[in-house]
Amino acid sequence: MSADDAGLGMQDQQSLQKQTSRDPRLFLTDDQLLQGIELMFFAYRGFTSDPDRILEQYGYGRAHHRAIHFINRSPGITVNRLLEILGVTKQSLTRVRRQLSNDGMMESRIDKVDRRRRNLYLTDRGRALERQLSKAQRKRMHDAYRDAGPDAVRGFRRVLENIMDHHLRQLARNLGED
Amino acid sequence: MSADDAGLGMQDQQSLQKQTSRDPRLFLTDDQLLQGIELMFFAYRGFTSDPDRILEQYGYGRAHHRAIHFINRSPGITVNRLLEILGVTKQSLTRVRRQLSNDGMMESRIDKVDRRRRNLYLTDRGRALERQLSKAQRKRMHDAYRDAGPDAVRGFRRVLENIMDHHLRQLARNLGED
DNA sequence: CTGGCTATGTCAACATTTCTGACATATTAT
DNA sequence: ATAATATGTCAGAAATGTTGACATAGCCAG
Repeated sequence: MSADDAGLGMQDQQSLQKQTSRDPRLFLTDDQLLQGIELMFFAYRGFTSDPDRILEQYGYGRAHHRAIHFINRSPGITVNRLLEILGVTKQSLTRVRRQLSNDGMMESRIDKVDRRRRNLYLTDRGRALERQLSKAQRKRMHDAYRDAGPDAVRGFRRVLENIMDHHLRQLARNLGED
Repeated sequence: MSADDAGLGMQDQQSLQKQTSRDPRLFLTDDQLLQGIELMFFAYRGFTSDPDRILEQYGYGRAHHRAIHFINRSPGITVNRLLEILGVTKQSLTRVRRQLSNDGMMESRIDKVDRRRRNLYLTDRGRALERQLSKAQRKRMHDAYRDAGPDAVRGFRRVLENIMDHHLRQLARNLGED
């Protein structure tokens, strides 16, 4: 720990609380921010719990789920692009892809324009698994949206987008455009 | 994969889309729900990236961060309670606690009422680390809240609370009351 | 067409985090 | 006294991730 960091907590806290006095509705006190942080933690836990139970039955983990999700979202995605999105090493993804390919969940075809590239696709079997995995999450999201109402959903999306890193926001945006 | 699951995706999708026709502003189409799922994924990534960099310097991981966070949030919390909140095994938490204790970040004292229990506290050093860790997250949350506005923040919190499991919601509520 | 860059695949070794299972100890509750 | 609770600890395994090194194939510019 560098000496610079030791005393910064208090200073920071005070600067945040100053902001608060400008608009108390903004939830900007230190304690409210910590609550938001916890909210993210617990919600993410609940959010991944359903798929985790299903994945277990296939001997897969979250890494497989993420690969399946994004290949389904962008059929024909290249390996490098998927690596960017997932933020893991090539070797790590290779292991996952090998398992999924062996199990007949996905396949890679050589790109017609650039023959160095591989385009990744889910098989029918893979798509079925994706549906099964996302079913619980979609239901959870569906119910949460429905109970919260349209305004809350817009707020939810807005804040989450703000929380993301800039480059992740770019990646997320480009997903629809592939 | 059981035969039952294979065909359910379509059925489910259709039932969700029926809901949509009731109120198109609710973001309940299958694609919009998938986008929400991705939003959670990317936001959580961004959300943990700052602390991750700091933790690395100490040789700690996210498990340490979570322990530090919740001990700071509920000073004197017992081991079992912390286990419930974190959702990990005793052995897993023990390793983390051992490191943090050895490094002088936390200490456990025997509970005065029930001498089987250990009450966990952060040391000054541990609290300083907590401030450093949460500083980046608080700033991120702060900026996200500020840019989104109070209504959006309420929506964000509302949807996230809906996403959580019931029992997690209980745990989160009880945090303030300890 | 040659040399350099890009996209991918693969092997090996290792670190981290988590898990399960088994067992031990101290303390409290019935 | 016995059972249940809270905690600690050891051993082994699995999943996921890393780094480093090297190989192949294909694109592209000079």
